[in-house]
Amino acid sequence: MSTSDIEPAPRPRRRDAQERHDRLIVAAQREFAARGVDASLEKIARDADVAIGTLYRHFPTRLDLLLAALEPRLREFSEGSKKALEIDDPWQGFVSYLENLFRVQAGDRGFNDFLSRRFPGSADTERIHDQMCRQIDDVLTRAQEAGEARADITLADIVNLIWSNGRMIDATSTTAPNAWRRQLHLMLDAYRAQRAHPIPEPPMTEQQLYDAMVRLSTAG
Amino acid sequence: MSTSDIEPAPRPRRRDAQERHDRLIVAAQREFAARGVDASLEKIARDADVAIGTLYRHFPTRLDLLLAALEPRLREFSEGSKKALEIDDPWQGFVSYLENLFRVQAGDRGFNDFLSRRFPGSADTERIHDQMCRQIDDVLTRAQEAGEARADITLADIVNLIWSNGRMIDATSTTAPNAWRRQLHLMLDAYRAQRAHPIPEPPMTEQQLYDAMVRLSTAG
DNA sequence: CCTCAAGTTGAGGTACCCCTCCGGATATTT
DNA sequence: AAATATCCGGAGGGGTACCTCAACTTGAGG
Repeated sequence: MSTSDIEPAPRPRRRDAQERHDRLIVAAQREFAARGVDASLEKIARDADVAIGTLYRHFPTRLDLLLAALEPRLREFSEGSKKALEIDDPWQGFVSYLENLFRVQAGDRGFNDFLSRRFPGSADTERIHDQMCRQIDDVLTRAQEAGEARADITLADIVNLIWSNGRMIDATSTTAPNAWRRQLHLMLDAYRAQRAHPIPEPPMTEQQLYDAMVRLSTAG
Repeated sequence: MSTSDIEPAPRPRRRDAQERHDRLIVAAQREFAARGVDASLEKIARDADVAIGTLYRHFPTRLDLLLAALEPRLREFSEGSKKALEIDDPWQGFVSYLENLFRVQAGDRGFNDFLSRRFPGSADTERIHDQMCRQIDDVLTRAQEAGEARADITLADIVNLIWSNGRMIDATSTTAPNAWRRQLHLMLDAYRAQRAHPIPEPPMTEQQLYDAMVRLSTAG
């Protein structure tokens, strides 16, 4: 192993290639945002005024393109999360975290889909999902320990909430783009600790949750 | 207009035709239940061991076949609804109505899809949907007038709940087939009158609701 | 200006799906 | 047994999408 093997002279990308790369991302952002993760790659290529072969050269898999397109959303989400995590009041932190998540989710069907599917085999996406789960677990636990959130709910319940929100957004994004906020706050009432009623069903296990998300990626 | 115009000698269906008709319905039930309203008609024909042309002869449109396949579900739902509507206690009636609805919804993806889409132009389906909306409105109003359900929710909120449930079912039907009950009862806590918090968003109007459902049938 | 690695193109293979049409098969009636 | 309305099969036209690859083009270093 010589040093030249480790650093194989990475000549910079050609300018025209860079341009096409950028155009592809722009088109992909528009298309994924409007039609979700299953948007047509051929249409994205057409919109970007680029041949389909070029799309595949730059982004060998759909997931590669999706992640490139979603990058700003992930950043936006991440910044909002950070703010929410810094809030002192446990209940407010919990609420802010979810409001931020739902807001970003409502603005991008690609992100929306991305949230409720797991892509086994992609370390990148698994990492993102795992981090989100950890954060949700944190804000939830903190709200529970403060006695603000009911003690009998778990991460799985919040994930269900995210799925539900996703469906609402699919239905209402063009006709009632803020409808999700109402649903969220109705739900939050149920999550407050006082006056909680018993629930006739245990929460999903982590395994069930994971399987369900994987299923959303595969099942037609 | 002679009587012969009104009664144009309706010779009964041929026996072989009846058989194929029945096989098609069986296959359609299986397929719609498993894959939802957008199941492949060609696969249904293959499963029924019938040529695609024959399928179209018996059921000129997808909706014709869907309604025929869904008939037992609709009946099952209707019977459960009737029982719920007879319950004296307003809150229990409300809960029972939703539990019945969600249970049927959880058992059939075709019915699940059917619930959250409207098919403008089909008097049949519009009637079914309208009747359901009226019933929901009834049980809800009764629970509200009894002071059991919070006064600031509307039909649209329940429909959102149905959509949400639909998403949960898509995700969990194979991995946690009873998960919907938990989500429902969590939600019901939010719907109880006592200790309701203000919601930062008005309910959807009827028009918004209708548009959203129509959109689910068309938008990809 | 020349060279050539890097990049591009788009036809073409595969696989679905929807829906129509008409020659041929068949159950039923007479 | 013949007549015939009814019914059936399935090829075929039209569409969309995924992905590959061989032939061509071009930017950039020398």
